[in-house]
Amino acid sequence: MMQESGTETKSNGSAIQNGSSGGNHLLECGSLREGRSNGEAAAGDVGAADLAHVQQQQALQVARQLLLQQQQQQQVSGLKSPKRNDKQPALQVPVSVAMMTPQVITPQQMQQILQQQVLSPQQLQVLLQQQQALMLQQQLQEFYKKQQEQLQLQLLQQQHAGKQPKEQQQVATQQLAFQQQLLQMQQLQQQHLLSLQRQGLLTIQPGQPALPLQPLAQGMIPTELQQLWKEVTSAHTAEETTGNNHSSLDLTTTCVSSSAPSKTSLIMNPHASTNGQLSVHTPKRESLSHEEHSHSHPLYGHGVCKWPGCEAVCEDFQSFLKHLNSEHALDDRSTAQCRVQMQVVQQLELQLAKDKERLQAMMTHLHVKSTEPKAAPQPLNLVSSVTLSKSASEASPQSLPHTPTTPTAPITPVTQGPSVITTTSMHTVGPIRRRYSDKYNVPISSADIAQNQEFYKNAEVRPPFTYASLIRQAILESPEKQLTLNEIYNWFTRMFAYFRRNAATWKNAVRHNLSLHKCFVRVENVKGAVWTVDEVEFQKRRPQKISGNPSLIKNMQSSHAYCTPLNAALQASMAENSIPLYTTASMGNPTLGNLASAIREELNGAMEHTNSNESDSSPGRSPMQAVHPVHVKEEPLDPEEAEGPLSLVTTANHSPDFDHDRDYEDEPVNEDME
DNA sequence: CGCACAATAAACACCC
DNA sequence: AGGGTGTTTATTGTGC
Repeated sequence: MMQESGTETKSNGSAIQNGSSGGNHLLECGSLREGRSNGEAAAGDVGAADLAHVQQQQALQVARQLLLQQQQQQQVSGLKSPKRNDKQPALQVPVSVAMMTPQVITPQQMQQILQQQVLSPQQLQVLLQQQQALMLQQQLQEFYKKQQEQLQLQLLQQQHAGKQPKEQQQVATQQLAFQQQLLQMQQLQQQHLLSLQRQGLLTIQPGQPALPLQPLAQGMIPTELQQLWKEVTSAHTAEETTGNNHSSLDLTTTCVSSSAPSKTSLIMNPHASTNGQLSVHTPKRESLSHEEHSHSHPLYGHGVCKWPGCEAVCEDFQSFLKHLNSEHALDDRSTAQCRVQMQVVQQLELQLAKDKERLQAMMTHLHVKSTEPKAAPQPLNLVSSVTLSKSASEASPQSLPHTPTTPTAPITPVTQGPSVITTTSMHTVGPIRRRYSDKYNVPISSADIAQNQEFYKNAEVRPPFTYASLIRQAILESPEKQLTLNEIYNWFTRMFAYFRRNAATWKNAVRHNLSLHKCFVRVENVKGAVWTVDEVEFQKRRPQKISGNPSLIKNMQSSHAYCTPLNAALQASMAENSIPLYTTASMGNPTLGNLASAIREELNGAMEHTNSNESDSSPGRSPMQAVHPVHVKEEPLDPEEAEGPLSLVTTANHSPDFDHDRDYEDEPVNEDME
């Protein structure tokens, strides 16, 4: 009887218990927010600029390298072939270098971005990548244009002056042709970008190339890389038969979209492989030999060849070796691929170095003691610390005082970090009773979840959200805003790799939370019982802790944002290694869109919230969140505002891979657990 | 140090 | 009888 009326049951029983239940819990009482409409662009822009700033130089470097390589190649070829004139190349060099400088993002924009720092790490990364890609594109365009102009001028002069040696004319013609090809490549790139935009992967605003937040950036990387690889492969194949043009074009296209100069380099050199090999080759050979040595790894795993873009299935190691020798022998294609990989690695290293520097500077500036300790212990901490620092920097000075708390060990960071790194190996940790330290996690914003959706799906990282938040999220995501217990379980397993283990533990926790918290109402149904969320109750809770200072809230938001990105980054790397595709693919959209909106919401909401804070009206942020920032965890700042949005995101993102929801719940869980 | 909160564990009850 | 569901209690870790 009691059971039938869910509400009753709860009110009677649960409230009673420890007393804790009755009060407000930190729970996530998130609120529904909807303020995503505005501000997105701005936020995104800011972040982008910031990133751009750091990485612009990297991109420039890469671009320069590429250009130089190209030039070298040209020169080389020129030397070999009587057709070429040395004069022209000489002129070109300076031009190219000079051209590199143009900035996609204006200093002003950068400043704005830096000041506001609204963006999350993910966003920043995306922005950076975009920036890089864009910058490269722009630079290349400019470079080529200039070259073209020069050539034209030369041609004109030649014509004017009279007849010149045929050689020169030929050279000029060739160069023109070459440039035209380059231009075509650029066009293709642009088209690619456009298509991406259409697909929703990219959001580039016409007016502001630099600003565009891209959803993809992060997500794109892996996918793009793979595509790139594949294209390279195919391109080269084609190249062999046809010619350089094709391959180069394709490559370019891909490269641009993805981001990186590194890719560009590939593109640039495809045909150069012959010439360029000299320098490039070494690494490649090394890698090859490496492969031979190491039986286990790098290129072989799970019965699949891990050579970029290959994915060939190899029954055993022997067959793999065979495959490796036959398919990935020392040829142009492999060389080019190695080159790409090198570039990628370089890029990453550069980025890492820069980010480290930045972190240091931030920490120094903020005198953050707390962060320090963290960083030391765990590798990942870098991320977290970074996040922190960033957020801190963002936060107004006032907030800082509070921030000190940050040191707390952010559960999230910890969990995530390790998880990310060891994801595969570490899962074991899960079962253990550790609660993520952050109590504050409480409120989850749908956006948060959505942002890292792919990440959590694939990585067995404990989500930084409370059970209550997650349950609420699950229920709100459902079309009817109600779920059976089993459906809730399914949602957990589907959305979080972490919950594919230790089923007994977390399922018990879910049930416990459902019963304990007033905000969850059990409703008798024909089939049985379903659980719904009482938003009012939900809201009641959050006020508690966060009595917040606006500054805190702000900090939280910022920190939060940063954390997320980090995850994304990790994810990206992870994706590359093992779980390449879907991560990327699915992530792109949600991440960006959500991030942007989420961030804005948070920001906007935070401020507002402060005012109306406790009032029910603003479901958005929970005070808790505000607190969180300090901790640096990635907690979800938002109060779940978003259930709506979240659900949208979530659903939208679905990667085919994960559709087999139920599969997890029972199977994996059982396996692991019991 | 104590409080509040959340996670975890477990016992128990009920129902199918 | 056994599993799923729901409730309740106790313990523990963490942040403030």
